[in-house]
Amino acid sequence: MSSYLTDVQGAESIPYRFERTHAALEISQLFGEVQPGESTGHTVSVAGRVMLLRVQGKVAFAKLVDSSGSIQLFVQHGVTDGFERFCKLSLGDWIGARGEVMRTRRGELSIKVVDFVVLAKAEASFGDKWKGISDPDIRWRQREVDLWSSKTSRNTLFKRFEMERLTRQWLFDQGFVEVETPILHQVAGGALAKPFVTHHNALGEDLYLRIAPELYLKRLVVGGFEKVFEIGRVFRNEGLSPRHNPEFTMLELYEAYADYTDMMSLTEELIAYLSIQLSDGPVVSYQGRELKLAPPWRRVTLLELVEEKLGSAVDLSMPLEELRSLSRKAGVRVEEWWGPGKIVLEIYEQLIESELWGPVFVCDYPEEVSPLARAHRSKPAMTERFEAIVAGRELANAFSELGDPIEQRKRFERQLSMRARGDEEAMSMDESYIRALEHGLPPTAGLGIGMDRLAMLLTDTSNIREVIAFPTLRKTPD
RNA sequence: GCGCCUCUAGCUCAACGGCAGAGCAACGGACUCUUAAUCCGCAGGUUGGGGGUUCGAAUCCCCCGGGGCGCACCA
Repeated sequence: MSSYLTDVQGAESIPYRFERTHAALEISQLFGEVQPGESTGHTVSVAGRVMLLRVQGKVAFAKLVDSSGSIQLFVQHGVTDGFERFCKLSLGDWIGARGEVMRTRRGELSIKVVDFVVLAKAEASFGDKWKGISDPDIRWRQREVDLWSSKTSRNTLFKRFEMERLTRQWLFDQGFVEVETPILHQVAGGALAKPFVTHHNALGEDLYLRIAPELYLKRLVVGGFEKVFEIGRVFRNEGLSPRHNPEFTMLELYEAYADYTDMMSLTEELIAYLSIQLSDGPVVSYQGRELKLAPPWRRVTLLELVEEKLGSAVDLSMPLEELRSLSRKAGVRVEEWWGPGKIVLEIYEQLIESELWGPVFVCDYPEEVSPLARAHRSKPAMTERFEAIVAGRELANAFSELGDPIEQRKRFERQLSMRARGDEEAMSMDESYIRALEHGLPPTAGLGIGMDRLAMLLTDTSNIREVIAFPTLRKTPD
């Protein structure tokens, strides 16, 4: 706090650093008891953006906003060095100011500014000082403006990042190790989705941006990492929507010696914990409806739901024609090459999933549509897999992992034949993964959670862009 | 990718077939305790772009572009 620059003309007068002593919030916490008209004798330095400026002749008031909150600056002719320059500041300018903490006669805690320095000029406006920016085009394309001018936007995004921090913390406490695995894949595996393709010049090879970290994470388990997780970006070449961004963040975790029932407990406990930390408790309101996230969550099998919906017994071993006609009767059209598992899944996804408010664990998915999940220990043609459904959407997907390399090869081969029949999202053969399994994967359970979707849930937002700092947009027109 | 809606001053919005306007911001001025300060003054536009209908288009029609929502796909 030695010397302040006093010349605001031009960028060369902007200092390289500013020593501030207090955040705005700290001042109101420390000096809350000061009475109207009273001065404290305490000199502080603050920094932030001028968001309101009321010049009244030989005195002026400004609202200075920083990341903690805001504080009023009281500026007076004869007291403030550079009073006239202060009065000419633009809304949005960053300044650093030094002065005594006091409360005005009208009762507003303020800093009686002795001197100040411009830290950045704001040439562009932050919009209407009352209404801010509401044009969604500007909100997404110039997100910094939205984040600055909308406290709601800022809080939502902050909460999303806080959620990731809490998740890491919680998983560390459970003994998980955080790892990183490749994003550039030679084979895009681990999920059913279309990948982005890129090219490596020196290798002369096309590479894929990962659609899931799953296979590499299980290879780490083979390598001796018994409890691992990764929170990372995955990329899927699909359309944009209020619930889809082409790059999004996935939590995947794998635990040796565990099965899918362990993953159910872990899922409900983690999400209830996040809800308690980020909201007031395990009950949140989502889009006007109440969600009770406290464990235990309801558990129901996929087949039970389908039977209930269709009003008749359904079994994967029933004649295919019978199943097809049941499906058509329910209004779900079936492709010629679908097996019973795919038909049942389609009925569930088209007629049931969106109606489940949850939270609920939908358990036991057909092997036909679960190429990486281990066969169910007692139900033929089924796997030990569940999806957690909350607010009508899949929030988590988990299973007892398939560790048998021979069976895995068969599953991949079935995927290849589906790809040959035109399913662009079917998996490819991954020889490296099979080789890894040949060294032995212990009984392992895995879980994947879409972090963006989870953040939407916990921040009560209906557009995924709200929880992404810079969402993917169409190219700006010239 | 398809359908519906939308785009007016820097921002938020009016005008909905008959002279493109207001508030805020900007700019000039007054004001020594304001709270979205107030008051006076002054500016601000190819109404997203292009074409058409009409005596006359921000307004009606067509094409293109951006955005929003829904469908499809998925998480």
